[in-house]
Amino acid sequence: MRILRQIHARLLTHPWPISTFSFALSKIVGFCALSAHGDIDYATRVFSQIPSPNIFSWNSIIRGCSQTQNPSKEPILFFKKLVKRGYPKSNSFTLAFVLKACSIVLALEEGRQVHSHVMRSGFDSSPFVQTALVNFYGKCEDIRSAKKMFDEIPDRNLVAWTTMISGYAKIGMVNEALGLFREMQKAGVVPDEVTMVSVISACAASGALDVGRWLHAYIDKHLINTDLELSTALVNMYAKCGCIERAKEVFEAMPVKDTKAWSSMIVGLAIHGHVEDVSEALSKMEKAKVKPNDVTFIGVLSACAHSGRVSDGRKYWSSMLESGVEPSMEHYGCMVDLLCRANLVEEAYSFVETMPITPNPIIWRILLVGCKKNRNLDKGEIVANRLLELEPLNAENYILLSNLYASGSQWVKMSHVRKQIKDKGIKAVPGCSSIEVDGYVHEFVMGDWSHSEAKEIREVLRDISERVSGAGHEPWISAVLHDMGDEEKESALGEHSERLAIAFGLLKTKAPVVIRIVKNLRVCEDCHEVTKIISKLFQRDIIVRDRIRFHKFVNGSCSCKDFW
DNA sequence: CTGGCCAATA
Repeated sequence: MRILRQIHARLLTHPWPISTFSFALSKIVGFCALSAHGDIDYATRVFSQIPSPNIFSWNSIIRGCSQTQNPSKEPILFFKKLVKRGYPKSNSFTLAFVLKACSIVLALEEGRQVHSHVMRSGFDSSPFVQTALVNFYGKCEDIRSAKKMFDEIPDRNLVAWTTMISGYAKIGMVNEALGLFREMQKAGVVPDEVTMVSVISACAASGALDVGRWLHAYIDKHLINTDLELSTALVNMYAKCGCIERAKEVFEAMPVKDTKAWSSMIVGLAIHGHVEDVSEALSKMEKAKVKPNDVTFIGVLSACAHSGRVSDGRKYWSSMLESGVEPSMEHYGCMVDLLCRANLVEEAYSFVETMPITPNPIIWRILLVGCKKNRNLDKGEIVANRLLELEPLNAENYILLSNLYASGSQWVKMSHVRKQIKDKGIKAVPGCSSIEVDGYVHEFVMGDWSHSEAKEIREVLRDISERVSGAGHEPWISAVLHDMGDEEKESALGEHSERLAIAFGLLKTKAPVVIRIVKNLRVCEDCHEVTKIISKLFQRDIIVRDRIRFHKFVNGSCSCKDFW
């Protein structure tokens, strides 16, 4: 940057031919934008000094200001200015850069306008622009448009395939991501480490351990360069698929570990409830002179919260502040959770009151869960009011409030809340559990019997329910929302999505294969109890990853020690 | 004169 500034000064103090002057300034803009120590404000100032910037200068400034750590719509504004002026004419570089900018700030509307610009200007046949469009729609989670763009590409290269795969991976469409990966190979396109990162992330998201293992073997067999990103993706995949030991092995073998690698490992240990290992990893990380960041502390604090380690949590909170990490909403969430789980609801409430940032619905919801657990009706009502003000259409909030009243035997108030749900016509997010069998991820939604083997699953479920009640279990029916008779409530519990997935697992696999389930919500208490019993009666290890953490059910007990 | 795809988050 220093040398660049010197050259800049020279340019300004000497009389150069105008074309040389413009060219040189454009180069400076390009360098500023590109270099790691780039200064985009400086680049912008230099850009404004160029008498008649050519397309290269415009491209440089558009690309440059989309690469800052605080993304903004600035590059899009530059593009708009360029289009308005009508000169110089934009080229394929311009369009690819501005699409990239739109994908970073998720500017769907602006991106669509750029898309129509692409069509008008005839750059729709540029492979770079095509890929940029696929990426843009993928990042904005408009997967149909992304796929449409992708399908329209006549000859898809590695980057185009990888872009589409990562689009699917991002929104958790694993089967589609993996299907495309196979299709890509059939088309004779050889995947590289970037492709592998995307498919492996898809496995992590869906808990597809077998496919993940297969991909890892593929990487080794085809000598794909296992760089920092790919190793991190593998650590994350093994951790999210329930193989924390394997995750550790991959992590230990990494020659270089950055903040993201350490954070992945720490978050992985945290969701497995290995709180001692989390502490150890954090001190090793500091010893290795890798700076923990906001994500690292989310892992550390959530580990403390989930294991009830209040004093450790407080200790890490102060060390986080000392290390200069600005606490974000997530960190406050962890602390509120930490205090609530330790039954310090009043303290959690004052903690929220004194937060320097305005609490979001998630914070209030954690508090409400805490109030429910502690049967603190007075605080609970206050908290629920705040929450419902902010999020009047989220069924989960009403369910929590209803459960709060149920916990305090306030039946009139409870039925009033349930009536509100009905009157407002709001629907709860349905529970959804998935299980990987033979390289395919099967999804089960609560009470949904559309699976092709529904009949067989129903039989397994009946068998389960008979044997479980034979073992003396009585369904804990107050977890059921709807106004229905006890018998109905019992069968509703029996149709919770994880039960369907477990039944399918029992049907399709044999011991000693572990049944691995991924669930989008938290497991209810009855399902938790029943799964423990199943693990004993059927002598099958069952691993459930819920929205928060892992539960390993072995021979009648769970790794979370019933604290979750 | 420049270029498209990738890792961790309550």
